[in-house]
Amino acid sequence: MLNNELPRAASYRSTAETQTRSFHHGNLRHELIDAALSAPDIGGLSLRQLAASLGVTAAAVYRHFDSREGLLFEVARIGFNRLRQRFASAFDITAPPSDSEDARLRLSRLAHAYLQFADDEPAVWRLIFGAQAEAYRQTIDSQGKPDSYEYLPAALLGLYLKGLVPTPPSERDALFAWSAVHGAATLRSGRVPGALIPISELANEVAERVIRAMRHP
Amino acid sequence: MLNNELPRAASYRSTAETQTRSFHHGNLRHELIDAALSAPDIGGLSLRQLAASLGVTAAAVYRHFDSREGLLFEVARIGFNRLRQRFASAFDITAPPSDSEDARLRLSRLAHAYLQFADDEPAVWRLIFGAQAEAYRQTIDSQGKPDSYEYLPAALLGLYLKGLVPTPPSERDALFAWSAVHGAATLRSGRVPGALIPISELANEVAERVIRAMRHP
DNA sequence: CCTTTAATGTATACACCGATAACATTGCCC
DNA sequence: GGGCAATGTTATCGGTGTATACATTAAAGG
Repeated sequence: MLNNELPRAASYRSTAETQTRSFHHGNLRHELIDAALSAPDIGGLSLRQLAASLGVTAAAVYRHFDSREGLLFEVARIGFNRLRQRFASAFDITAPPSDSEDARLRLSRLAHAYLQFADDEPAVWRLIFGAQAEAYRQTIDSQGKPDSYEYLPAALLGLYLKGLVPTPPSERDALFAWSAVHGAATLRSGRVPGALIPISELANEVAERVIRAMRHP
Repeated sequence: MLNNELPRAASYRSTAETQTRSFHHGNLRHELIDAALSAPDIGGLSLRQLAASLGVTAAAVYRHFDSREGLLFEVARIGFNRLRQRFASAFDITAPPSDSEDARLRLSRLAHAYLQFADDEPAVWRLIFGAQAEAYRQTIDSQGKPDSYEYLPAALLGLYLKGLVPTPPSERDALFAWSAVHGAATLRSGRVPGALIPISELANEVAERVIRAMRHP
């Protein structure tokens, strides 16, 4: 085909259409990932359907990924990065909290980010924290930025620095806080009735109780 | 069937062997469930392999279940019953705690049961609390016995009755406690490094912190 | 500009999967 | 014992992931 006028990189439809395109797709790898990220059930998606939805044969996928699992690993990696970005938006990890209210807010906003992510991208959430969580966790790539796992300890440390809890946070404190937040997100994601309250409310609730749990008797 | 265990004549081998058998297997439904319960990845098992492991054709499965999903639903139902039985072993829900130490122990033992279940039967755990948790939750069949969801509120009420917490437990209290325990089990099941401490230790830790979180500031 | 070459698509085939339909065998009840 | 319902088997279908061989094209170099 000498029809070369269409810019190859960005302007193609994501869905298979009657529109002719050159032999080379031009952006297949990216669009495969993109389509997978938008799938309602990422872990259960079919390579052939995915490829067909982009107007391409299933075998073409193998020019960009070793296997179906390889694609899912890449999707998981991006999913973790998205979560980390939400953590980064929750608060600036490089600066200490301004006051005790800010310290409180940081933890609450972190919980909120966790819950909102599960709500906004349930398929990605289920992928990275589902049955294969252990495997996908190894795809985390922080690229020099603060690691996802640093935010929670930082938030807890902020509580201590502003006098909200009497002792510096231990690893156990972080584990418990993480458990509580992750559990809340999981129950909400699983539509457990009691957990279906507004996210901000649930985030505050969890944060407040985590703080209380760190105060000694 | 009165029991969720599989009490039928146990004389058949579970694995396909050269041993001759009559045309009729005799116990196929139970052995299918049993084999599925023992599979390392229940949600991902193959009907054909499962049938073959019992020396039977794949089509035979459809004499006992509508579909693969139908089998998984039955497995999930039994899984929930097993979890409930562990809760029942944790404490007698019909009797109040004897003293404050007993009330404390009840919560800890409940958390322990949760964690131990995830540890003992990870595949069942992942099935019933995995991506399809919402669907499988509907298979819960309490058969007149106390429902699984009653144990946690009962344990929290026991704390109040023995003066360990100042107010009667609210639904929010129960939700938070459940979140913390479920989150801890999930992280441990996912081999998150910090969560790989002895179960009894983790159970005590979580229980103690849940109690602390219920004390008002 | 033209040739070469690597990148990236297609066509085809294979083994496996869940599911259905038609047929075979057998235990059980009258 | 005869018939029937239960429960196996065989054959087949469409769908899936994947490997291999081939086709097309963009890009690089003289």
